[in-house]
Amino acid sequence: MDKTVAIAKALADRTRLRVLMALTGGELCVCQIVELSALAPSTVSKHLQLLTHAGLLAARKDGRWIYYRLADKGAPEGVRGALRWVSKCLSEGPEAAADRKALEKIIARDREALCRIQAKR
Amino acid sequence: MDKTVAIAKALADRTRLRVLMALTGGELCVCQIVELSALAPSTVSKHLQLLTHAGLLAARKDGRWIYYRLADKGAPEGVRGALRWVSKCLSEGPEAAADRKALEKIIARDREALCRIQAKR
DNA sequence: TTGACAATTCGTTATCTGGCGAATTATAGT
DNA sequence: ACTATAATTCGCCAGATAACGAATTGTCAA
Repeated sequence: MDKTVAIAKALADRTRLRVLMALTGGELCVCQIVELSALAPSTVSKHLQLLTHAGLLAARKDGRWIYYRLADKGAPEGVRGALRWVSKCLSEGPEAAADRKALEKIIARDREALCRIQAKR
Repeated sequence: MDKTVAIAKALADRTRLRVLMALTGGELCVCQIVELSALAPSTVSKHLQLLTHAGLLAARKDGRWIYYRLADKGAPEGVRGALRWVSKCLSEGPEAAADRKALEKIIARDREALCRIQAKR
């Protein structure tokens, strides 16, 4: 029950849902998620921690960069089901389409350039 | 997207998940839900409003009593999917079993007696 | 080893949320 | 009509949460 509540709480935020949808296209670096969300890095980090603790995300460290991805097949059924639900609900919506488009441009850019921009804020 | 966030927020609370699980056995009167949750009627009412506005519940009025039930087949897929997820996650757990047992006794009791008890608090 | 820098953690603030009791609304029975 | 009462709405309070900037951590490259 606690697990289920934690998952539901993790889903109960617009920003976090957007992050989950963004990650359906594959793993992303934190700075890319920061750029997409237009929030402070510290804020994004907190969201990512929350999603990770709920079991919805996994992280991979590559040097100074950390990549997040959706929980994979090995995850508990509750987690997988939640991710399926989110995907089903949001994949068709206009917001998801806009984010996909924005993400394309972000991915095309250099990660280092992204971080430099973010550091200036 | 707003709909999806509203649904997720509605699920992001222990009490509300318990209510949803309780209603998988069929409709219940408010006073029965109050008894199960052991919360103040006003608090329960707020939870029921929130769940209803998210589309997860429907209400039926019968005289002074109001019965709540889970959203039916006609509900949007997002709602149906959420209810399936909750059911799948919680139906096997010990908390759900305990609530089922408690509900049996509550349903066996007279509704009027329940309300009289609750009024005294 | 030192400097740069991606990301996280910490500390603070404003807002949201869950809880209660009191007041209100609506319905049944007298 | 009047009273009792099931449920909701209102007003309030305590605790949770989302946001930020500053300080910290850990890693790469001079």
